[in-house]
Amino acid sequence: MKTKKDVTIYDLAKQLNYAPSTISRALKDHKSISQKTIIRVKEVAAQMGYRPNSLAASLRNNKSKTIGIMISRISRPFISSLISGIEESARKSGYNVIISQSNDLYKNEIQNAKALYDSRISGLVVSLSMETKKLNHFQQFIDLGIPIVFVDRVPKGLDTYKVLIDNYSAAYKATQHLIEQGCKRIAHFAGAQHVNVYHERKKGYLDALKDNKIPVDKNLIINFETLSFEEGEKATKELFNMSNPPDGIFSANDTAAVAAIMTAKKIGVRVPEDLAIIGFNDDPISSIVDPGLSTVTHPATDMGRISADKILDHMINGYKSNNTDTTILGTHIIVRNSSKRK
Amino acid sequence: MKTKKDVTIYDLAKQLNYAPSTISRALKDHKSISQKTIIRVKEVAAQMGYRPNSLAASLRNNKSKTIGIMISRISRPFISSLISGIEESARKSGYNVIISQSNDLYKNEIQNAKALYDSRISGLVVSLSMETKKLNHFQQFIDLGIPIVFVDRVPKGLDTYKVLIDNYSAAYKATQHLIEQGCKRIAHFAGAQHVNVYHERKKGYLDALKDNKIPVDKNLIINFETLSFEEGEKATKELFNMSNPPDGIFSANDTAAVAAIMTAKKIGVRVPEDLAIIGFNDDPISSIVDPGLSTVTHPATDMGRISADKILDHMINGYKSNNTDTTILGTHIIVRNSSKRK
DNA sequence: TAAATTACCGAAATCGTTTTCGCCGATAAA
DNA sequence: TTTATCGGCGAAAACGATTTCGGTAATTTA
Repeated sequence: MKTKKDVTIYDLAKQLNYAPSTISRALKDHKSISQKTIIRVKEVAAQMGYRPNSLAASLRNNKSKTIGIMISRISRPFISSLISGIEESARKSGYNVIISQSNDLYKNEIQNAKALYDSRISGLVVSLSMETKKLNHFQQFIDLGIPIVFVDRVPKGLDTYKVLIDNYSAAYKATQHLIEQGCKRIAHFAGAQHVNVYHERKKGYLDALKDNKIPVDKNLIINFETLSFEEGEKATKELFNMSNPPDGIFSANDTAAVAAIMTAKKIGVRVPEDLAIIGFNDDPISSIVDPGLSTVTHPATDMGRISADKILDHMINGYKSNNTDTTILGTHIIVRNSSKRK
Repeated sequence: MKTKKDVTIYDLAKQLNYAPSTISRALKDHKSISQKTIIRVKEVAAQMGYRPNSLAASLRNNKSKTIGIMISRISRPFISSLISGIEESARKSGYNVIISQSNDLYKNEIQNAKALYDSRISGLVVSLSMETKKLNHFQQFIDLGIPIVFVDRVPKGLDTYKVLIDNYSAAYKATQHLIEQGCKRIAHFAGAQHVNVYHERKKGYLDALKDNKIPVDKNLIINFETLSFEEGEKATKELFNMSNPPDGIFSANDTAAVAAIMTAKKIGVRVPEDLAIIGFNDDPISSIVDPGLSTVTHPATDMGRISADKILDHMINGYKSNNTDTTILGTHIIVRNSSKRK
């Protein structure tokens, strides 16, 4: 098989009787090169089919114009929208995006951090794995001044960029909504509490109850491992085996909430009349399930765009005086039929 | 801010009184280096915190141990699962994965091809944009001997690897299924016919009708632009404004099929009694909608894994005698309540 | 007219690995 | 003993772009 040779700036230099340095400058519109030469160089470059070798440039500059992404699983709606936003914003600025999924395993996350480090990414966007508690594997980036943006699942105590939503007040509003619909006994599908988002959501739930003088019943707070569909089914059945079942559920994600809707229907509990349900994320399934699932928006694509922009800005301006730059995005409740009683 | 300096093989060489070449070889277990030195080098490397600079290696080898991915939109269930499979397989072999989405626009696809080319990817996995008809932008990879794997939406006439399903017979089976359920007038939600998968699915539909001696009614074949939810709603309404509406729908994707289910319910058409529906892809929504949507499996993650493996194998073995290597994966029908009449 | 800019461009080092030769001494074969 | 062979390693040239110093000629200023 015939593999053509790439044409380099040296080939252009020879062809045009210029030094490679001149070619390099001309191609990037360096001001000390005359317009005439710039145009000639670009003409010949196009005509000879010159393509820049970004590896060479990256090596020289020791940064590769790529943004690394570390997430749990690509095939979750929130995550894929997040990536979509990052990619869109990055590519506009000529950056590539390289992704790695941890499958929510700590040891994968460490491996991926190594691999991304070795590729000399110029910035990193991270949504932590469910297992992650230690953060040593991020120190290598910090030491080299590589900007990190934590998104959604963020750690505390690391001076980096952070992009997230106000989980506490979103959860508060969601719970408040159920209360306004007349719910007196509201259950909560809670995620792993060492993960910030689930911790905050539970706090919001608890405070909404307190502020409305509704007693907290520990039996109504179900601790989930992964908030999967199966866990949602199981939890719903168990709740309705109780002598005093709930009349509302606030689930920390949509998957479990949808499971609750479907399970409730199956066991003859009417939604929303007997049981009002609200979820979190606004996944596609929430508008498909019948009745439609009320939920909290999660601006995934925007969060991705903003995360990429943080890194892009950082590349231009360097560290701001204040390294700890946290962006909190707004959310709102979408009321569908799963909670609409009035 | 303090940016530590990277430690290179030169630093190791100095420390150990070896030549850089020896270090390089020792680190990759080159056979002409003694076991003793290999061990010593690795020890010191670990202890000094040496991290390989893959950019330098890539430049030297003119290939970057990364697989490029070109797809329409990440946030489609099929696509995100596909990427997931690619990433999983690639990372196992120490390859990175860099993604670019075209948003189904031809001009983006061309831009992305350029960007990926410039990054010296070692292989490319492509699912074509909906708009793409010309394929010139792939020639640059072929000229350099960079393997391309087309997945799902594949072109004809290019000698590359291809991974897809048998859309024709899957569609045939889906249509046959509706017929077996007693449908006499089966509509088809057809995708853009220049896209192979939609073309094949339509052919399968047509042939199934013919083989069962069911007359083809052109009014029952709806040509969609993008097979979106909105298009699905509109098409369903129109079908039931006809004097002689269908009693079955085979949709070329799940999104439009789910729209059909929900619209049918809204306008008082019973599913599956009055209207049996089957989709394509087995998206998450298909098991959530009520009644559950019968559909055809689409082994997205497997297709991703296989695509990555094609490239990985290619890197080891080079071109096979036969460049045109097409892998066809099996699919099967999932029967849910949207089509179950018996 | 002399001095000082300014406009354009070139030489060469550099980024960190990989790899092609080849060298030297030691062992094995003749 | 002589000739091959081989194990273990080093020197140095790549890979392709960027960038720091300059340098020369043309232009402007004094």
